[in-house]
Order: sequence, then C-alpha cells, then structure tokens
Amino acid sequence: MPNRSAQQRAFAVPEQHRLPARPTLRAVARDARACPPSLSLSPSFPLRCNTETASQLEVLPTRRVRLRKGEVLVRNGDAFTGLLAIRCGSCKAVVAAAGGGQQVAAYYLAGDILGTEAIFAGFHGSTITALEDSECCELPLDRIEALAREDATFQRSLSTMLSREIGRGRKVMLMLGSMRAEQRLAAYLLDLAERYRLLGYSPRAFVLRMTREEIGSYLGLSQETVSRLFSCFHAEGLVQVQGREVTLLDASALQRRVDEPLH
Amino acid sequence: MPNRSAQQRAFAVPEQHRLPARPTLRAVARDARACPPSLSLSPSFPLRCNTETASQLEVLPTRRVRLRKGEVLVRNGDAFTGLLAIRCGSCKAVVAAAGGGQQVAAYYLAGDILGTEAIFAGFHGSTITALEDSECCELPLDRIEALAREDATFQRSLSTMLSREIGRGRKVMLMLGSMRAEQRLAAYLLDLAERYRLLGYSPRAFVLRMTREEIGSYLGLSQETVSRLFSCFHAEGLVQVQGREVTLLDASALQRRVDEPLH
DNA sequence: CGCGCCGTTGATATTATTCAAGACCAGTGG
DNA sequence: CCACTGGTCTTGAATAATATCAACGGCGCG
Repeated sequence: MPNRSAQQRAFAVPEQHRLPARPTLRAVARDARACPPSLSLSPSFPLRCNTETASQLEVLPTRRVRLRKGEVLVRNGDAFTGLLAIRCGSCKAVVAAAGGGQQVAAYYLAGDILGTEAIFAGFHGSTITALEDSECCELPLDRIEALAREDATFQRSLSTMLSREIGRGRKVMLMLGSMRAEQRLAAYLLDLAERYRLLGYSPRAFVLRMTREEIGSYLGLSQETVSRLFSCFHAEGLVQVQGREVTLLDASALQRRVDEPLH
Repeated sequence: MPNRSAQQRAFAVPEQHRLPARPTLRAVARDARACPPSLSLSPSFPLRCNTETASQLEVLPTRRVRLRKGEVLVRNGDAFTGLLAIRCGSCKAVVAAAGGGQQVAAYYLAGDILGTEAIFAGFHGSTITALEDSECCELPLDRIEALAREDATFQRSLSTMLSREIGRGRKVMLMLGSMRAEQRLAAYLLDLAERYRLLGYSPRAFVLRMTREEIGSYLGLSQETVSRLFSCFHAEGLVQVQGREVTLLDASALQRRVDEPLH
C-alpha cells in the first residue's frame, strides 16, 4: 500500500544489513529485534542479575516508548525520572555548545542505557533523538536501586555499566583531543563496526544512521571534511561508500591509520 | 634544616593560596587539609551516608597512600583493586594516545574519586600521577558495594558520583569538539575556579598544578598555543599570570569568551 | 654555578574551516 | 509519469586557525 502519510506510516523496527554473520550471533540479533519482554537488553551488554531479579525486572518498566525516526525521547532540561534502555534502534544525544551551537555528544545503539549523566544533576543535559525507528523503556532509578540492594550481581552490573560509559567518554576525548581528522573518522568507523559486531550484525557492512553533519559534529569536524575523508578512504580502497551505506574493505588498514603518529 | 634529599624531604600537605574566602568554607578546607579519618572526603562532594555507614567507612580503607609530586598512583594496565579517593592534593590521568603519544584525560582535586573507569574493564586504562604532594586512600569496591546494599543514601551517592564523572566527560568533549583555543582555555580556568571555590579556596587566585604542556594536552592544544593565550588574556586584562600563579581579574569576561559564537 | 626543564615569542607550515556552487536523491504534488 | 522541492552530499578555492620549528630567557634544583 503506497502513498501513506508520514504520520500514519507503520512503525517499523529497523533492520540492519542481513549480511553473513556467525549464526549464533545472528540468532541473538534476531531476538534483539523482536524486543522480548525481558531485560536481557542486548547481547553486547546484558544487565546481569539472578533469576529473581530478572523476574522483577520484567514487570518493572513504567514507560515503554516507540519512537519514529527523528522523534525526541528526552529534551534538554527535562527532569530525570529514570534510566532509559534502548531495546532496538539508535539515538543521538545533542548538547548545547558555546555560542548557540549544538554538538552530538554520544550515539547509542540497542542495549545501551541513556540518561546516566542526568542522575547527578536531576535533569537531562542533552536532547536525545531517535536516528531511526526505535524502542525504549524507562527504568525508574529508585526501583532499580532497590533491586540492586537485593542482588549484588545486578548491583555490580549497574556500576559496570556506568563505568563503561565513563570509559567511552575517555575514548571520545582521546579522539577529539589528539587525533587528526582522518584518524577520527577511521576510529569512528571501527567503533561502529565493533559495536555492530557485538550486536550480531555484520561489522563489515552497515548503514550510517547519522548525516555527514551529525558525524562531523560528533567528531569535532565540519560536514565538508567528513565528506572529503569518505571520498579519500574510498579512493584509497579502504572503504566502499555509497551515501550512508558503508563497507569496510580493509579494517586493519583503517586501524593502522588510527595508530599512526601525527605525521 | 636545608639541603634535604628529595627522598627524605618531609611530606608536605600542599597548601593553596591563603586568600580571603568565606570563613566557614575556609574552616572546612582546613579540615580537608588535615585529612581526618572519616570519609567526608571533601566539602565539594561528600559521599553521603547514614551514621552507621559512616562508622563502617572509617575502618574501611585498606591502602592509604601518600604521594609526592610526580609519583605514580596507578599505572596504565594495573589491575583494578578499588576506587581511589583523593584526600588532599591533585592528580592527573594520562592515557596513551594514537601513535605513541600521550594525553591528559582528566585532572582530579581533593574529594574526587579516581579509577571509576576501570570497574568495567577490571584494569586501569590510564596512568595517574600526583601533581603535588597528595594523599589518597583505596576503597575496595566489594566493601563499598556491601555498604551500599545496606544504606540506600550511600548507594545513591555512589551512582551520583559516577554520573557526575560522566557529565564531566561530556563537558570536556564539548570543549574539545566545539570550542576554539581561547574558549577552551577560558573554560578551563573557569572550571578550575569553580572547583577551588567548592573546596573553600579562592576562586580568584590559584596555582596551576600542570605545566603548559599538560594543560595543552588536556585541552587538545600545543604548549605554545597555551602560552600565547595566557599572554593574550594577560594583555587584555582578563587574568594576571606569572608562571603558574593565576589571578582571574574578570571572570565574567572570561565567561563571555566561552559563550561567544564561533564568529 | 650550571644544567635541565619550563615558558615565551617569532616565523613558517599545515590542517581544517568557510564560502560557494552544483549534483544527487527521496518524497510530494501536479 | 514527471517536474519540483528541500535536504543531503560532494567538490573546489580561498581563508583562518593552530601546529610545528626554532631560538632564547628564566627559574629552580641539585
């Protein structure tokens, strides 16, 4: 049935490339796409817990949100009401930069927990937008913490999740602070590949969910620079690029690009 | 008694400028310098807890470390054995950058908790060095978490601490990703001022604990650029600079610098 | 007193941005 | 079906920002 308006268009759980991946992983990914009711949010980082906690978690989510591409999940300044788990899809977090500008501070894939940065302040410091049709659920912090008090494994899992977020920030700082443009883009592509791999998708071929401008904002570059770099990488045979469809032809060469000294 | 060797030199708890500050805050700062046995680590961010937890915390620290300027607290790759609390002094965290380079990823003052990023991986991803004579204590994560299971206030306090660290990372990303050199340095100085203020020190005059090179590394700039910017700010009457002694003459003008559009 | 690290400043080189123009593409309405 | 439209992407040329190279002054420490 063609000619549906955008508003009425059916909600579609996004699909990645169906390129070959190890069967077991692919099966997990299929489950992830199906968004089962449990909180085994993602194969890449399940919130580990004992069976009792798991059953409690299943009945926990108070808010279950389906977002269409471009829809806003959290607005800058919103009160913090709980952590947000992405069940499937992907989001970007945009912060207000100096002089009225904007910067993409993070992007999240299925299994990631959003809003961690807002626990401290009590309100969100960024606007979180869906980059494709996505599904999230809210986990009230009080309830989560109550469960953590009963289940040490789950408690550790939460600390680990927050720690990972801190480490990810470090990695981005490293990128922004000490890499040149081409190294940043190479690192970005490899990071994406790794995260897709953990989700059971092909790490070799994937679809960019961000525009050149958004990628540039995330990497501290202009959209033109990003575009040019894609062209360069393409010309050098490192990647195949067609719009937002990317295939990494030589991941190790990309890695070498990242590792090479400043000149 | 002059002419002591570095090894034997008396351990000196570092002192900040003794410039006017509100008496109450100054009193707190004095206490912080005295390093009392309790875990009210710092006026800027006490780990809140009930009295029972507090008494448990007092007997907790397994490792109490006194560091002299330049000494290493944690080396990149060290196994994670517990969170580290700075009682007094300051430290920098250095990560290995691409191409054999190094980057200062964070600096910590009294009251800050170090090593949070290592919970996830199980080992530290940075080398942490004292920027001045400092004192730290290690808090084994198991024990901390056991206490958190008994005391919800303390539990929340831990989450908040980790959340704050994530937010701080975001702030640095913003600096590195969307500010020009002079905006970065202005933001850095204002951040220092605010943190010193929270510790009860003068936010107007303080001593930089990092070299120009370290500041540059943290801000993603070369040492020469940092030096030039200090000269500029000085010439414009924004700050008074003499080596590492800095006085902010016009903080609001500095803030305006940070906020101004890219042009 | 001298050595070495730190900081400053100038000249030059490089990198990435900005400005500008046009191509491409998907969605929309005629 | 086709042309239109707005957003996205690409590419070139000029420009601005910052790094790099180099030389020197100063200060602290041994």
